[in-house]
Amino acid sequence: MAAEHAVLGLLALEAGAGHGYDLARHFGPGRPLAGVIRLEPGMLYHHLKKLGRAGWVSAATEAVPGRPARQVHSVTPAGQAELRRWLTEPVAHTREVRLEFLVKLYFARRATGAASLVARLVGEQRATLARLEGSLAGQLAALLPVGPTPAASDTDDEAQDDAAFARLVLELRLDQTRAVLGWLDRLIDERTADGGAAGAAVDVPPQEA
Amino acid sequence: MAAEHAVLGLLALEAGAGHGYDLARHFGPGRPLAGVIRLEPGMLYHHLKKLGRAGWVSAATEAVPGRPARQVHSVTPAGQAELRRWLTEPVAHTREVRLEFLVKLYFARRATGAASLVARLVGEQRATLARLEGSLAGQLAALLPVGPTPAASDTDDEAQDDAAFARLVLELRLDQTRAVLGWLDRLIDERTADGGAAGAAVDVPPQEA
DNA sequence: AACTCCATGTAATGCGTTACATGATTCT
DNA sequence: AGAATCATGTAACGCATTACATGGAGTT
Repeated sequence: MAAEHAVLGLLALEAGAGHGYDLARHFGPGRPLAGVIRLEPGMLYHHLKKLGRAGWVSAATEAVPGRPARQVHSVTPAGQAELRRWLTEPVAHTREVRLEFLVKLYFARRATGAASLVARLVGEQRATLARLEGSLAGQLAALLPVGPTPAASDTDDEAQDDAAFARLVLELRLDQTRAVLGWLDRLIDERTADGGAAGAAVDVPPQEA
Repeated sequence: MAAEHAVLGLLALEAGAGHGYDLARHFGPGRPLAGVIRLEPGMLYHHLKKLGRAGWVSAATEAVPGRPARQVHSVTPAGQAELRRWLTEPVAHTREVRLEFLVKLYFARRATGAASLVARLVGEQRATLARLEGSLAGQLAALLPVGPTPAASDTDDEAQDDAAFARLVLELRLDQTRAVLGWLDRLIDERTADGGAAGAAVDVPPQEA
Protein backbone atom coordinates (compact mmCIF):
# COMPACT_ATOMS: atom_id res chain seq x y z
CA MET A 1 0.00 0.00 0.00
CA ALA A 2 3.04 2.28 0.07
CA ALA A 3 2.86 3.08 -3.63
CA GLU A 4 -0.75 4.17 -3.38
CA HIS A 5 -0.08 6.49 -0.48
CA ALA A 6 2.97 7.87 -2.23
CA VAL A 7 0.73 8.94 -5.12
CA LEU A 8 -1.74 10.43 -2.66
CA GLY A 9 1.09 12.22 -0.87
CA LEU A 10 2.50 13.66 -4.07
CA LEU A 11 -0.88 15.06 -5.04
CA ALA A 12 -1.20 16.63 -1.62
CA LEU A 13 2.23 18.24 -1.99
CA GLU A 14 1.36 19.72 -5.38
CA ALA A 15 -1.30 21.95 -3.88
CA GLY A 16 -3.77 19.07 -3.76
CA ALA A 17 -4.00 18.39 -7.49
CA GLY A 18 -2.00 17.10 -10.41
CA HIS A 19 -2.06 14.80 -13.42
CA GLY A 20 -0.51 11.42 -14.06
CA TYR A 21 2.33 12.30 -16.37
CA ASP A 22 3.55 14.94 -14.00
CA LEU A 23 3.41 12.58 -11.05
CA ALA A 24 5.31 9.92 -12.98
CA ARG A 25 8.37 12.15 -13.18
CA HIS A 26 8.75 12.06 -9.41
CA PHE A 27 9.72 8.41 -9.72
CA GLY A 28 12.25 9.02 -12.47
CA PRO A 29 16.03 8.86 -12.05
CA GLY A 30 17.63 11.43 -9.77
CA ARG A 31 14.45 12.10 -7.82
CA PRO A 32 14.57 11.39 -4.07
CA LEU A 33 11.72 8.87 -4.17
CA ALA A 34 13.45 6.87 -6.91
CA GLY A 35 15.90 5.58 -4.32
CA VAL A 36 13.05 4.18 -2.26
CA ILE A 37 10.18 3.08 -4.47
CA ARG A 38 9.86 2.23 -8.13
CA LEU A 39 6.64 2.96 -9.96
CA GLU A 40 6.06 2.47 -13.71
CA PRO A 41 3.52 4.73 -15.41
CA GLY A 42 1.17 1.79 -15.87
CA MET A 43 0.95 1.15 -12.16
CA LEU A 44 0.65 4.85 -11.44
CA TYR A 45 -2.56 5.14 -13.46
CA HIS A 46 -3.77 1.97 -11.81
CA HIS A 47 -3.24 3.49 -8.38
CA LEU A 48 -4.95 6.72 -9.39
CA LYS A 49 -8.03 4.68 -10.31
CA LYS A 50 -7.90 2.83 -7.00
CA LEU A 51 -7.59 6.09 -5.10
CA GLY A 52 -10.62 7.34 -7.01
CA ARG A 53 -12.64 4.23 -6.10
CA ALA A 54 -11.71 4.73 -2.44
CA GLY A 55 -13.00 8.30 -2.58
CA TRP A 56 -9.60 9.76 -1.73
CA VAL A 57 -9.10 11.62 -5.00
CA SER A 58 -11.54 12.94 -7.59
CA ALA A 59 -10.75 13.37 -11.28
CA ALA A 60 -11.70 16.03 -13.79
CA THR A 61 -10.78 16.34 -17.47
CA GLU A 62 -8.82 19.44 -18.39
CA ALA A 63 -8.37 20.53 -22.01
CA VAL A 64 -5.12 22.29 -22.91
CA PRO A 65 -4.92 23.74 -26.45
CA GLY A 66 -2.23 22.11 -28.56
CA ARG A 67 -1.76 19.31 -26.03
CA PRO A 68 -3.51 16.03 -25.25
CA ALA A 69 -6.34 16.42 -22.78
CA ARG A 70 -5.37 15.48 -19.28
CA GLN A 71 -7.01 14.22 -16.12
CA VAL A 72 -6.55 16.45 -13.12
CA HIS A 73 -6.73 14.46 -9.90
CA SER A 74 -7.57 16.27 -6.68
CA VAL A 75 -7.20 15.06 -3.12
CA THR A 76 -10.58 14.98 -1.36
CA PRO A 77 -11.05 15.79 2.35
CA ALA A 78 -11.32 12.03 2.94
CA GLY A 79 -8.00 11.65 1.12
CA GLN A 80 -6.40 14.30 3.32
CA ALA A 81 -7.62 12.51 6.43
CA GLU A 82 -6.38 9.16 5.17
CA LEU A 83 -2.97 10.57 4.36
CA ARG A 84 -2.73 12.11 7.79
CA ARG A 85 -3.71 8.83 9.44
CA TRP A 86 -1.18 6.87 7.42
CA LEU A 87 1.57 9.35 8.26
CA THR A 88 1.25 8.76 12.00
CA GLU A 89 1.16 4.97 11.83
CA PRO A 90 4.46 3.11 12.18
CA VAL A 91 5.15 -0.08 10.25
CA ALA A 92 4.93 -3.36 12.14
CA HIS A 93 7.93 -5.24 10.77
CA THR A 94 11.60 -4.52 10.22
CA ARG A 95 11.40 -5.47 6.57
CA GLU A 96 8.80 -2.77 5.93
CA VAL A 97 11.10 0.02 7.10
CA ARG A 98 13.10 0.15 3.91
CA LEU A 99 10.17 0.92 1.65
CA GLU A 100 7.04 1.92 3.50
CA PHE A 101 8.55 3.73 6.45
CA LEU A 102 10.92 5.71 4.24
CA VAL A 103 8.00 6.83 2.09
CA LYS A 104 6.12 7.89 5.20
CA LEU A 105 9.17 9.76 6.43
CA TYR A 106 9.57 11.56 3.11
CA PHE A 107 6.02 12.90 3.20
CA ALA A 108 6.02 13.60 6.91
CA ARG A 109 9.05 15.84 6.43
CA ARG A 110 7.24 17.75 3.70
CA ALA A 111 3.84 18.02 5.33
CA THR A 112 2.59 21.11 7.11
CA GLY A 113 3.48 20.75 10.76
CA ALA A 114 6.39 18.55 9.74
CA ALA A 115 8.34 18.88 12.98
CA SER A 116 5.74 17.32 15.24
CA LEU A 117 4.59 14.84 12.62
CA VAL A 118 8.09 13.51 12.07
CA ALA A 119 8.81 13.40 15.79
CA ARG A 120 5.67 11.40 16.38
CA LEU A 121 6.17 8.99 13.46
CA VAL A 122 9.81 8.33 14.27
CA GLY A 123 9.09 7.99 17.97
CA GLU A 124 6.36 5.44 17.49
CA GLN A 125 8.40 3.54 14.96
CA ARG A 126 11.19 3.35 17.48
CA ALA A 127 8.82 2.07 20.15
CA THR A 128 7.33 -0.52 17.81
CA LEU A 129 10.71 -1.90 16.82
CA ALA A 130 11.97 -1.80 20.41
CA ARG A 131 9.06 -4.07 21.34
CA LEU A 132 10.01 -6.37 18.48
CA GLU A 133 13.61 -6.39 19.65
CA GLY A 134 12.50 -7.44 23.12
CA SER A 135 10.37 -10.23 21.71
CA LEU A 136 13.19 -11.54 19.52
CA ALA A 137 15.70 -11.34 22.35
CA GLY A 138 13.29 -13.29 24.54
CA GLN A 139 12.85 -16.01 21.95
CA LEU A 140 16.59 -16.23 21.55
CA ALA A 141 17.16 -16.52 25.28
CA ALA A 142 14.57 -19.28 25.48
CA LEU A 143 16.38 -21.13 22.72
CA LEU A 144 19.94 -20.99 23.98
CA PRO A 145 19.67 -23.31 27.01
CA VAL A 146 18.53 -26.09 24.70
CA GLY A 147 21.94 -27.49 23.86
CA PRO A 148 23.93 -27.52 27.13
CA THR A 149 24.90 -31.20 26.86
CA PRO A 150 27.69 -31.47 24.29
CA ALA A 151 28.63 -35.01 25.27
CA ALA A 152 25.13 -36.48 25.17
CA SER A 153 24.27 -37.50 21.61
CA ASP A 154 20.83 -38.80 22.53
CA THR A 155 19.15 -35.85 20.87
CA ASP A 156 19.61 -36.65 17.22
CA ASP A 157 21.73 -34.58 14.89
CA GLU A 158 18.83 -33.28 12.82
CA ALA A 159 16.97 -31.81 15.78
CA GLN A 160 20.14 -30.20 17.08
CA ASP A 161 20.90 -28.78 13.65
CA ASP A 162 17.36 -27.42 13.42
CA ALA A 163 17.78 -25.67 16.74
CA ALA A 164 21.06 -24.16 15.58
CA PHE A 165 19.39 -22.93 12.42
CA ALA A 166 16.49 -21.41 14.35
CA ARG A 167 19.05 -19.55 16.44
CA LEU A 168 20.74 -18.19 13.32
CA VAL A 169 17.42 -16.94 12.00
CA LEU A 170 16.61 -15.14 15.22
CA GLU A 171 20.08 -13.63 15.41
CA LEU A 172 19.77 -12.23 11.90
CA ARG A 173 16.35 -10.74 12.63
CA LEU A 174 17.67 -9.24 15.85
CA ASP A 175 20.73 -7.73 14.15
CA GLN A 176 18.61 -6.23 11.40
CA THR A 177 16.15 -4.77 13.88
CA ARG A 178 18.91 -3.32 16.02
CA ALA A 179 20.52 -1.73 12.96
CA VAL A 180 17.26 0.06 12.21
CA LEU A 181 16.90 1.11 15.85
CA GLY A 182 20.37 2.63 15.77
CA TRP A 183 19.52 4.51 12.61
CA LEU A 184 16.28 5.79 14.14
CA ASP A 185 18.15 6.94 17.24
CA ARG A 186 20.61 8.93 15.14
CA LEU A 187 17.64 10.45 13.34
CA ILE A 188 16.08 11.49 16.64
CA ASP A 189 19.35 12.88 17.97
CA GLU A 190 19.95 15.01 14.90
CA ARG A 191 16.44 16.39 14.98
CA THR A 192 16.47 17.32 18.65
CA ALA A 193 19.96 18.77 18.34
CA ASP A 194 19.49 21.25 15.49
CA GLY A 195 15.98 22.26 14.51
CA GLY A 196 14.27 24.51 17.01
CA ALA A 197 11.89 25.69 14.30
CA ALA A 198 8.88 24.09 15.98
CA GLY A 199 9.22 23.53 19.68
CA ALA A 200 6.67 20.76 19.51
CA ALA A 201 9.38 18.43 18.23
CA VAL A 202 10.05 16.99 21.66
CA ASP A 203 6.64 17.55 23.14
CA VAL A 204 4.75 14.86 21.27
CA PRO A 205 4.71 11.72 23.40
CA PRO A 206 4.49 8.29 21.79
CA GLN A 207 1.06 6.91 22.59
CA GLU A 208 0.81 3.42 24.03
CA ALA A 209 4.47 2.66 24.47
CA MET B 1 11.81 -18.17 -6.57
CA ALA B 2 12.81 -19.12 -3.05
CA ALA B 3 9.61 -21.05 -2.38
CA GLU B 4 10.06 -23.15 -5.49
CA HIS B 5 13.61 -24.08 -4.61
CA ALA B 6 12.59 -24.83 -1.05
CA VAL B 7 10.15 -27.45 -2.37
CA LEU B 8 12.86 -28.85 -4.64
CA GLY B 9 15.28 -28.92 -1.73
CA LEU B 10 12.85 -30.72 0.55
CA LEU B 11 12.26 -33.41 -2.06
CA ALA B 12 16.00 -33.86 -2.42
CA LEU B 13 16.38 -34.25 1.34
CA GLU B 14 13.67 -36.90 1.50
CA ALA B 15 15.72 -39.32 -0.58
CA GLY B 16 14.72 -37.56 -3.77
CA ALA B 17 10.99 -38.19 -3.63
CA GLY B 18 7.89 -37.27 -1.68
CA HIS B 19 4.28 -36.19 -1.96
CA GLY B 20 2.58 -32.85 -1.43
CA TYR B 21 0.86 -33.39 1.86
CA ASP B 22 4.05 -34.61 3.45
CA LEU B 23 5.99 -31.63 2.15
CA ALA B 24 3.36 -29.23 3.45
CA ARG B 25 4.07 -30.21 7.04
CA HIS B 26 7.59 -28.83 6.75
CA PHE B 27 6.08 -25.37 6.61
CA GLY B 28 3.84 -25.90 9.61
CA PRO B 29 4.35 -24.35 13.06
CA GLY B 30 7.45 -25.36 14.98
CA ARG B 31 9.35 -26.45 11.90
CA PRO B 32 12.62 -24.61 11.20
CA LEU B 33 11.52 -23.36 7.78
CA ALA B 34 8.35 -21.83 9.24
CA GLY B 35 10.45 -19.04 10.73
CA VAL B 36 11.77 -18.14 7.30
CA ILE B 37 9.18 -18.81 4.62
CA ARG B 38 5.43 -19.30 4.66
CA LEU B 39 3.81 -21.63 2.14
CA GLU B 40 0.11 -22.54 2.05
CA PRO B 41 -0.83 -25.94 0.62
CA GLY B 42 -2.40 -24.30 -2.41
CA MET B 43 0.86 -22.65 -3.40
CA LEU B 44 2.80 -25.81 -2.70
CA TYR B 45 0.87 -27.77 -5.30
CA HIS B 46 1.25 -24.84 -7.65
CA HIS B 47 5.02 -24.94 -7.24
CA LEU B 48 5.12 -28.71 -7.72
CA LYS B 49 3.42 -28.21 -11.08
CA LYS B 50 5.89 -25.50 -12.03
CA LEU B 51 8.80 -27.71 -11.07
CA GLY B 52 7.30 -30.43 -13.24
CA ARG B 53 6.98 -28.07 -16.21
CA ALA B 54 10.62 -27.06 -15.75
CA GLY B 55 11.67 -30.69 -15.88
CA TRP B 56 13.13 -30.60 -12.39
CA VAL B 57 10.72 -33.11 -10.86
CA SER B 58 8.66 -35.90 -12.34
CA ALA B 59 5.37 -37.16 -10.90
CA ALA B 60 3.90 -40.65 -10.61
CA THR B 61 0.62 -41.78 -9.06
CA GLU B 62 0.92 -44.16 -6.18
CA ALA B 63 -2.05 -46.13 -4.86
CA VAL B 64 -2.17 -46.87 -1.14
CA PRO B 65 -4.97 -49.17 0.03
CA GLY B 66 -7.41 -47.47 2.39
CA ARG B 67 -5.98 -44.03 1.59
CA PRO B 68 -6.47 -41.47 -1.16
CA ALA B 69 -4.11 -42.00 -4.07
CA ARG B 70 -1.13 -39.72 -3.98
CA GLN B 71 1.32 -38.18 -6.38
CA VAL B 72 4.92 -39.08 -5.73
CA HIS B 73 7.23 -36.36 -7.00
CA SER B 74 10.85 -37.25 -7.73
CA VAL B 75 13.78 -34.93 -8.32
CA THR B 76 15.25 -35.47 -11.79
CA PRO B 77 18.98 -35.19 -12.57
CA ALA B 78 18.23 -31.75 -14.04
CA GLY B 79 16.55 -30.86 -10.75
CA GLN B 80 19.59 -32.00 -8.79
CA ALA B 81 21.82 -29.86 -10.96
CA GLU B 82 19.54 -26.85 -10.62
CA LEU B 83 19.43 -27.20 -6.84
CA ARG B 84 23.20 -27.42 -6.69
CA ARG B 85 23.55 -24.35 -8.88
CA TRP B 86 21.10 -22.37 -6.76
CA LEU B 87 22.86 -23.38 -3.57
CA THR B 88 26.15 -21.82 -4.66
CA GLU B 89 24.68 -18.54 -5.88
CA PRO B 90 24.54 -15.66 -3.37
CA VAL B 91 21.67 -13.18 -3.40
CA ALA B 92 22.31 -9.76 -4.91
CA HIS B 93 20.52 -7.48 -2.45
CA THR B 94 20.42 -7.04 1.30
CA ARG B 95 16.65 -7.39 1.41
CA GLU B 96 16.87 -10.87 -0.12
CA VAL B 97 19.02 -12.19 2.72
CA ARG B 98 16.17 -12.61 5.14
CA LEU B 99 14.17 -15.00 2.99
CA GLU B 100 16.11 -16.39 0.06
CA PHE B 101 19.56 -16.57 1.56
CA LEU B 102 18.29 -18.21 4.74
CA VAL B 103 16.52 -20.86 2.68
CA LYS B 104 19.72 -21.48 0.73
CA LEU B 105 21.66 -21.73 3.97
CA TYR B 106 19.19 -24.22 5.43
CA PHE B 107 19.56 -26.58 2.49
CA ALA B 108 23.29 -26.07 2.11
CA ARG B 109 23.73 -27.17 5.74
CA ARG B 110 21.76 -30.33 5.03
CA ALA B 111 23.22 -31.23 1.67
CA THR B 112 25.90 -33.83 1.15
CA GLY B 113 29.23 -32.08 1.28
CA ALA B 114 27.65 -29.46 3.52
CA ALA B 115 30.89 -28.09 4.94
CA SER B 116 32.37 -26.90 1.66
CA LEU B 117 28.99 -25.90 0.24
CA VAL B 118 28.19 -23.69 3.22
CA ALA B 119 31.67 -22.20 3.25
CA ARG B 120 31.38 -21.31 -0.41
CA LEU B 121 27.84 -19.90 -0.18
CA VAL B 122 28.55 -17.82 2.91
CA GLY B 123 31.88 -16.63 1.52
CA GLU B 124 30.41 -15.45 -1.74
CA GLN B 125 27.46 -13.85 0.01
CA ARG B 126 29.91 -11.95 2.17
CA ALA B 127 31.87 -10.82 -0.87
CA THR B 128 28.71 -9.72 -2.70
CA LEU B 129 27.47 -7.65 0.23
CA ALA B 130 30.94 -6.22 0.86
CA ARG B 131 30.91 -4.91 -2.70
CA LEU B 132 27.47 -3.43 -2.06
CA GLU B 133 28.74 -1.81 1.12
CA GLY B 134 31.58 -0.21 -0.80
CA SER B 135 29.22 1.11 -3.42
CA LEU B 136 26.83 2.57 -0.84
CA ALA B 137 29.68 4.13 1.13
CA GLY B 138 30.95 5.70 -2.07
CA GLN B 139 27.56 7.16 -2.92
CA LEU B 140 27.29 8.51 0.59
CA ALA B 141 30.73 10.12 0.45
CA ALA B 142 29.86 11.74 -2.88
CA LEU B 143 26.71 13.15 -1.33
CA LEU B 144 28.12 14.64 1.86
CA PRO B 145 30.19 17.52 0.42
CA VAL B 146 27.00 18.89 -1.13
CA GLY B 147 25.92 21.06 1.78
CA PRO B 148 29.08 22.76 3.15
CA THR B 149 27.65 26.28 2.88
CA PRO B 150 25.23 26.71 5.78
CA ALA B 151 25.00 30.48 5.37
CA ALA B 152 24.26 30.50 1.66
CA SER B 153 20.54 30.04 1.12
CA ASP B 154 20.79 30.27 -2.68
CA THR B 155 20.12 26.56 -3.02
CA ASP B 156 16.43 26.35 -2.24
CA ASP B 157 15.06 24.54 0.78
CA GLU B 158 13.43 21.76 -1.19
CA ALA B 159 16.62 20.70 -2.95
CA GLN B 160 18.54 20.75 0.32
CA ASP B 161 15.84 18.71 2.00
CA ASP B 162 15.90 16.21 -0.84
CA ALA B 163 19.64 15.82 -0.44
CA ALA B 164 19.22 15.26 3.29
CA PHE B 165 16.59 12.63 2.60
CA ALA B 166 18.77 10.86 0.05
CA ARG B 167 21.49 10.75 2.70
CA LEU B 168 19.10 9.17 5.20
CA VAL B 169 18.12 6.52 2.69
CA LEU B 170 21.73 5.63 1.96
CA GLU B 171 22.58 5.53 5.65
CA LEU B 172 19.76 3.11 6.34
CA ARG B 173 20.78 0.84 3.49
CA LEU B 174 24.37 0.94 4.66
CA ASP B 175 23.45 0.13 8.27
CA GLN B 176 21.28 -2.77 7.17
CA THR B 177 23.99 -4.15 4.91
CA ARG B 178 26.61 -3.84 7.62
CA ALA B 179 24.39 -5.64 10.10
CA VAL B 180 24.13 -8.58 7.71
CA LEU B 181 27.89 -8.51 7.10
CA GLY B 182 28.50 -8.70 10.84
CA TRP B 183 26.13 -11.62 11.13
CA LEU B 184 27.86 -13.40 8.24
CA ASP B 185 31.25 -12.84 9.85
CA ARG B 186 30.08 -14.41 13.09
CA LEU B 187 28.77 -17.33 11.04
CA ILE B 188 32.15 -17.76 9.37
CA ASP B 189 34.03 -17.49 12.67
CA GLU B 190 31.90 -20.12 14.35
CA ARG B 191 32.31 -22.53 11.48
CA THR B 192 36.07 -22.21 11.20
CA ALA B 193 36.43 -22.41 14.99
CA ASP B 194 34.57 -25.66 15.71
CA GLY B 195 33.86 -28.03 12.85
CA GLY B 196 36.97 -29.64 11.41
CA ALA B 197 34.83 -32.39 9.90
CA ALA B 198 35.72 -31.41 6.36
CA GLY B 199 38.96 -29.52 5.92
CA ALA B 200 37.64 -28.00 2.71
CA ALA B 201 35.75 -25.46 4.79
CA VAL B 202 38.47 -22.84 4.42
CA ASP B 203 39.86 -24.03 1.11
CA VAL B 204 37.06 -22.88 -1.14
CA PRO B 205 37.95 -19.46 -2.51
CA PRO B 206 35.24 -17.00 -3.44
CA GLN B 207 35.26 -16.71 -7.21
CA GLU B 208 35.38 -13.28 -8.79
CA ALA B 209 35.78 -11.18 -5.68
C1' DA C 1 13.25 12.33 -41.54
C1' DA C 2 13.76 10.73 -37.13
C1' DC C 3 13.37 11.44 -32.44
C1' DT C 4 11.72 13.00 -28.07
C1' DC C 5 8.16 15.11 -25.25
C1' DC C 6 3.45 15.18 -23.73
C1' DA C 7 -0.34 12.24 -21.87
C1' DT C 8 -3.09 8.30 -21.14
C1' DG C 9 -3.85 4.07 -20.83
C1' DT C 10 -4.65 -1.44 -22.29
C1' DA C 11 -3.14 -6.28 -22.72
C1' DA C 12 -0.80 -10.30 -21.35
C1' DT C 13 1.17 -12.92 -18.05
C1' DG C 14 2.31 -14.58 -13.71
C1' DC C 15 2.53 -14.52 -8.62
C1' DG C 16 0.43 -14.57 -3.93
C1' DT C 17 -3.52 -15.08 -0.83
C1' DT C 18 -7.64 -16.93 0.85
C1' DA C 19 -11.15 -19.83 0.76
C1' DC C 20 -13.35 -23.71 -0.37
C1' DA C 21 -14.40 -28.73 -2.36
C1' DT C 22 -13.90 -33.65 -1.98
C1' DG C 23 -14.07 -37.97 0.47
C1' DA C 24 -12.29 -41.83 3.08
C1' DT C 25 -10.40 -43.13 7.67
C1' DT C 26 -8.93 -43.12 12.37
C1' DC C 27 -8.87 -41.04 16.90
C1' DT C 28 -11.57 -39.34 21.06
C1' DA D 1 -21.14 -38.83 17.05
C1' DG D 2 -17.88 -35.52 16.01
C1' DA D 3 -13.31 -34.12 14.99
C1' DA D 4 -8.96 -34.48 13.06
C1' DT D 5 -5.92 -36.65 9.64
C1' DC D 6 -4.75 -37.90 5.01
C1' DA D 7 -4.42 -36.06 0.25
C1' DT D 8 -5.18 -33.17 -3.69
C1' DG D 9 -6.38 -29.61 -5.73
C1' DT D 10 -9.71 -25.43 -7.93
C1' DA D 11 -11.71 -20.77 -7.95
C1' DA D 12 -11.67 -16.03 -7.31
C1' DC D 13 -9.41 -11.97 -6.63
C1' DG D 14 -5.94 -8.53 -6.71
C1' DC D 15 -1.18 -6.90 -7.33
C1' DA D 16 3.13 -6.35 -10.10
C1' DT D 17 5.70 -6.34 -14.35
C1' DT D 18 6.49 -5.61 -19.06
C1' DA D 19 5.36 -4.28 -23.27
C1' DC D 20 2.89 -1.95 -26.37
C1' DA D 21 -0.78 1.48 -28.59
C1' DT D 22 -2.08 6.12 -29.69
C1' DG D 23 -1.23 10.60 -31.76
C1' DG D 24 -0.07 15.54 -32.11
C1' DA D 25 3.84 19.02 -31.39
C1' DG D 26 8.24 20.55 -31.26
C1' DT D 27 13.40 19.63 -31.91
C1' DT D 28 17.63 18.24 -34.29
